[in-house]
Order: sequence, then C-alpha cells, then structure tokens
Amino acid sequence: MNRPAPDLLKPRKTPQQARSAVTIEAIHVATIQVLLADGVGRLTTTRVAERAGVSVGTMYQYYPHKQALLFALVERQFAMIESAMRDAAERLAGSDLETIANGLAIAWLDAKMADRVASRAIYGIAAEFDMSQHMKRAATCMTGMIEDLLAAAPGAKFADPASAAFMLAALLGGSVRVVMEAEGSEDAFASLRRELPRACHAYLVSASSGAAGLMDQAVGG
Amino acid sequence: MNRPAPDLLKPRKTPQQARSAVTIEAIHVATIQVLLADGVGRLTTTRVAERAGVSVGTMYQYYPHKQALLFALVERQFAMIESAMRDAAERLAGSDLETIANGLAIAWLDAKMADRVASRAIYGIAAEFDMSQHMKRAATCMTGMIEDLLAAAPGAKFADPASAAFMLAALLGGSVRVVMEAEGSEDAFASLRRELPRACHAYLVSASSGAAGLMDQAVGG
DNA sequence: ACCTGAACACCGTTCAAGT
DNA sequence: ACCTGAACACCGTTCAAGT
Repeated sequence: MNRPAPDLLKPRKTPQQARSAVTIEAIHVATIQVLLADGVGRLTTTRVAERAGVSVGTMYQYYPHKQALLFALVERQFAMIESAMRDAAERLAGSDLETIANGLAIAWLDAKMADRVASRAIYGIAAEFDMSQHMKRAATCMTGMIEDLLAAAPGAKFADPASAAFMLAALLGGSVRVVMEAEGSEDAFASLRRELPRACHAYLVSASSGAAGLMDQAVGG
Repeated sequence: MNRPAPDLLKPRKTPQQARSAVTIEAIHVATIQVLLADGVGRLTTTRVAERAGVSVGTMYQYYPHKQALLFALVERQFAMIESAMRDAAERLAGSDLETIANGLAIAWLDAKMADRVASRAIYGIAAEFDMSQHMKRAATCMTGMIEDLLAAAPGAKFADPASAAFMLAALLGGSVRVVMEAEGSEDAFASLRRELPRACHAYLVSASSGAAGLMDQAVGG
C-alpha cells in the first residue's frame, strides 16, 4: 500500500550503484546528441544505446520504452520554464498591469529562447506523443500564477480574473509556439519581442474594468 | 523541361481510369477511419490498405510513403481554413478595427471548431512530421490578408502594419492551438470565444496610433 | 493502367544468460 | 545489481508477377 500510481512514462528504477548513475547520464547525453544530430525521425533505441556505449537491454532497464526516454527531456525543459516563470511572478507581485504584462512576456520569451535549438527539437518530441496531460498541467499552473498576479495588481479590477489569466496564458504560450513552429526568422522573433508585451498589456487593460487601466492605456505605449 | 519541381509529399500520380479514382477515394476514407478509430500511433499502412480493401502495393502507387498519405489530410484541412478566412477577409474589408478583430477571431474559431474531432486528429499528424514549410506559408498568407484589412480600416494608422498583422496572426493561431493541445474543456473554448475577440481588438487599438483607435478603446466593449 | 502479396530491411522490446 | 545481445513481432517499402 501507499504505492505510487504507476506512471508509465517515468523511468523504471533509480540507480543504486555508482556505475548505474553513470549509465543513466550517458544515456541521457546520448539521447540529446542523437536528437540534435539526426532529428527525432532518425532517433532509434539502437542508435542511442550505441552512442551511449551500452546495450539496448540496459536502456530498457531504466526506461520502459523509447517514449519515456524522450519524455525525460521534455520534463526537464518544462521544469526549466516553470521555474523561470515562477521567479518572474515573484518579482512582479504587486506591480501594475503594464509591468506585469511586459515582465511576463519577456520572461516567457527569454525562457523559450534560452536554448532555441534544443527548444525546437523538444517541441518536435512533445508533438510525437500525447502531451495533453502535461500541457494541461502546465497551462493550469501558468494560469494560477497569472491569476494571483492580477489579483494583486493595484488599481485593476477584473470582472472575470480566471478568464483573463487563462487568456493571457494562451496568448503567451500560443504566439511563441506558432512562430517557433513556422521556423520563424530572426525578424519574426524580433517582432514578437516587440509586440507580445504590447499585446499582453493591451489585453489586460481591456479585460480590467478599473479606471486606472483605461488611463494607463490612453497614456502609455 | 518545364517539369514541376519534385514535391516528395505529393501524391504520386493522378488517376487515369475510373477504378483508380475509386481506389484513391477508398484509401482516403480508410485513412480517416483508421485515424479516428486507432489514433496516429496505431495507423499503419497495412491497416489502412486492409480497411480500404486494397493491397499495400496499391497504396504505394498513389502515395510515395505513409507521410504523403497523412499529408493529404492536413492539406485538405489547411485549404478549408484558408478559404474560410479568405471569405471573412472579403466580408470585413473596409470595416473598423473592432469589427475586423471580432470578425477574424470568430471566423478563425469557427473554422477550427467546425470539426473538432478531425481537427485534433489532424493536429496530431501535423506534429509528427516537419510542417514548418506549410506553417510558414500559412502564416505568410494570413499575415498578408490581415495587413490588407488593416490598411483599409478607416481611421486607423499603424506605425508598422506588417508587425501588427504578424502579431495578430500569431495571437489567433497560437491561442487556439494551445487550448486544443491541452485538450481544452468546453469552458476553455467558451472563454476563448469570449476573450479572443477582445484580445485582438485591444491589441489592434494599442498598435494603431490613430486617434479613432483610442476613442474606440475607451468607449467600446 | 492498375493491382497483388511475398520478401526485405529495420525498429522497438524482451529475456535467458552472464558478471 | 547491473549488463549483454540474440530473438521476436511488427512495420514501411519494394518489385516481380499478374489482369
């Protein structure tokens, strides 16, 4: 009893001896290398094992299947972004709408762009199997964080804070995603960096019914 | 000479006899059926051929590989959405920013939701192979259409119309995509339908420097 | 012109055997 | 406790043979 719910995508076991920790690290590194060199399409368990210097069987001792292997990378990326956004939220607590909008947009872009090559590769993985659970969790997390920020923003009253937070999360997440997927040029990313904060701010102002919001909009920008 | 550039994702040949037209249609229908019944992961050439009542070899006469088969579905979806948006743009030409924003957002949502099951399934496909070319083309097309609309909007002057159009396309495309990917609930889609027009409008007003724009924002809804 | 299906190369996964 | 690698089932793709 008190057994954890079986998560089929999780690693199979945790290393008990030093050499197995080395093995895991080798597999992890090899996965990234193969991914970057050959792409998701050509990433095979044999190739990864070969590159890691272990046999396929060994790989299957730690990961129940190929998906779990790739999933580990996605999780790491998710965690990185989540932590970056959490930092930003902490920094922005109590700020006005404009500061919040700009701060969130820039933090989001920075996190996504931090390692753009890896990011794109990982988006490719994320697409290959059903990520809806993770996406849902990430979206809920982001929405909650944003909702708290909005609630603490001085002089802004939202008729429906949950909706506003949800929409802002969708705007942030989606726009970056779409540009990345279309293999956006440098220009595209520059536009995004210029326009996304503005879009977020404009939306927040429009969704909040506080008088300060409208003042802000008429003066700022 | 004058040979068309080889597009490896295109069907291999066009039917010359009646029976082959029937075959193609059968394959197409079978693909959708298998996709909906078993998901992308379990869609195999054998299964499709079986369901279509032809041999695998026959399938390979019309499609050079499995990707091409799935690609045909994606193309159809793209064409449907593109045409819907073209209609909307025609209808909205010369309208003010609020009408344009609302009209585009609703048209976009309607097109994407028209057959939500198929849409999600097709997003799944689109993810499985590199769609960046198509995404890029679609994005360019949308951006162009929007830019024309903005140029024709009375009383709105954009410092950088191209950027504004680009950003609006990203907002539309991304937000819907993100919600779909997170397997959004009915609530989520309802929020999107309520908030997306507002977000688009707010952004356009903020990006345009025309006095009418600010008036609009302060008074409108 | 169109269709068939056995054959081939390759990939994910397992498991008996080793240290 | 950890590792190996031959073996298995399955899948995408081809091609000689048919109508």
